Amino acid sequence: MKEQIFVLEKYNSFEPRDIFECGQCFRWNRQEDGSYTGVFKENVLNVKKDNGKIIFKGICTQNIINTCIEYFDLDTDYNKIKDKLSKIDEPLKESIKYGQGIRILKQDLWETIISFIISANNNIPRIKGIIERISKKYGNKIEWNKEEYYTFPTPEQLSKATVEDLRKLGLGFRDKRIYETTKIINENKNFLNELQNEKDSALVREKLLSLSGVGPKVADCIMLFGMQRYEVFPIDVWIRRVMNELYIKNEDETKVSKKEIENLAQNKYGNLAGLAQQYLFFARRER
DNA sequence: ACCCAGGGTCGTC
DNA sequence: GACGACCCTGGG
Repeated sequence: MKEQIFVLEKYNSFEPRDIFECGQCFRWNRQEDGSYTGVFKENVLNVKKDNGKIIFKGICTQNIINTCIEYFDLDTDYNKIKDKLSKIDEPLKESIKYGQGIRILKQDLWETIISFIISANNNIPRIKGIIERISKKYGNKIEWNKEEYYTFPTPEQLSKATVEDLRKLGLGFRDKRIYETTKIINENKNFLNELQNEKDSALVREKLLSLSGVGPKVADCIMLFGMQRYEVFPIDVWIRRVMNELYIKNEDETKVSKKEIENLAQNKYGNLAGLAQQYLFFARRER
């Protein structure tokens, strides 16, 4: 396939570092020149900010412009979102300054499900390593610029892996969870479509929770990063820390109930809670 | 060498 | 509802 290039000159809110390192994705890697290269669907792309322009370059199965508009959600006005959130309170305003270039990617639902099951009680370098090894073993190879890249395997492809195979790739106790969830989704071809088409977020959540390895936190991440449900507020150790530091001020953050954080987020941030979560999370974790 | 934490979930009580 | 176990890895 032929390389394509797309130069984006007019945009609001686009900072590669913020987008790729705010914790929403695991397959984008920083290059020596500060650009990022990643794989999504059957595409390999390099994204570079140069003189205020964003340069997208790589191998796409379809038109690179449409591919980027879709994946980077370029039609959404983040200035409007940030203005709205900044007015809520000072701490959030400060966090947004730190990650002002964040955009929530429209990631593949299936890949997001598997990736966040892997993320449970795990650290980011290891999560990235596991996903890379899974892709290399079960995905398709794409060559570009004399480098080899691998697509994330489809449910069919990943269903070839046994529990033992997965354990060998370093999944640890998550091996069984990935195996079982892959089996369910592979054998029920409508599972993902039905999930996508379900309007009621509560039902979506319920369905996700039925999958092995998907608890409340992972379900929220899947809905936020794989389904554009910006009202959910994933609560992890970092967000618990921030919310306690900023608002609750309990001397022992582990004693703060999830319910209290949930209510606080819902009342303060409403249907943009997920976006607020990203700004807070990123600003706190990078500190 | 040892301990601990890491974008939690699951099984058990 | 609370509590411990759980693969594995990098950092103190």
